[in-house]
Amino acid sequence: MPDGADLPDDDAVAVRVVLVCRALANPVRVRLLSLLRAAPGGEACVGELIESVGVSQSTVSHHLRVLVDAGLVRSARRGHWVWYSPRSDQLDVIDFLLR
Amino acid sequence: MPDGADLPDDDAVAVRVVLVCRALANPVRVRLLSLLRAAPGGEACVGELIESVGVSQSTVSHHLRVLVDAGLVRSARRGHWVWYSPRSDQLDVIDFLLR
DNA sequence: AGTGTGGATCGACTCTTGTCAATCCAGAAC
DNA sequence: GTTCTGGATTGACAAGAGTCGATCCACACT
Repeated sequence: MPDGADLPDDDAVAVRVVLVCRALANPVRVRLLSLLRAAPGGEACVGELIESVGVSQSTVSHHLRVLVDAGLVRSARRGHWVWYSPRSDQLDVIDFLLR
Repeated sequence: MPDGADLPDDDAVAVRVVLVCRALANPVRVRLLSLLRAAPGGEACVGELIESVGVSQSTVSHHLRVLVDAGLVRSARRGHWVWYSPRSDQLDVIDFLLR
C-alpha cells in the first residue's frame, strides 16, 4: 500500500475531535448540552431552552443546529414542538467532558 | 444558600470544557498535540513540529501558545531549544479525546 | 563585544463565528 | 380556507481566529 497521503486512521480521529470540540468551544452550546442532559426525559423543546440561556430565539436555533451537525444532539418534531436530546451513542463523550 | 447568579459548580465545568475544546477545535492543534503525545520521551522541540505540520514557524508558535494557555501542554527551555510536552495532569482528557 | 540560530511577538490581512431583527415555514386550532 | 404559535432560515454586522512575513528576543559560540 502506498504511503498514505490519503488520511488513514489518525486523521479520522483528528477530524472527529475537531468536529466535537468545535461544537463545544462555545459557552452557549455547552450550556445547551448541559441543559439537555439534565432535562427530564433527557429532552427539551426549544422554548424552554431559550428562557434558560438568555440569547435570542434565532441564536439558540443556530447553536442547536451546530450541535446536531456535530452529531452530539438529535432533534425530533412531535406535534407542534421540536424536541432536542443528546444522542445516546455520544453520551460517553458528553458525560466525560461535562463530568 | 442563595440562588447562584455567581457561577457555582456547573459553570466552572462549562468554563473548563470551553477552554479545552476551544484549544482542540483546530486541526493543526490536534495534530500538534497528537505529535507531542507520540513523541519519544513525550516531548518535542518546535523545529520538529514545524516540519510535521506544514505551516509557518510563527503559526506553529501561535498554536503552541494556545495549547499552553489552555493548560494542555507545557513548555520548557533547555539550552537552545524549547521543548513542549503534554501536561501529565491532563493526560486523561487528552487520551480520551485522541483515543 | 559580534554572529548565528531556534522561537516568540508583531502587524496586517482574510476567513469564520456569534449575534440580532426580520422573515419564512410547519402544525394546530379555528 | 385563515390565524396563531413554535422554530428555522436569511441577511447584515461586529468580533474573533488562522495565517503569513517581518521583526525581535534569548541563548550558544567565537
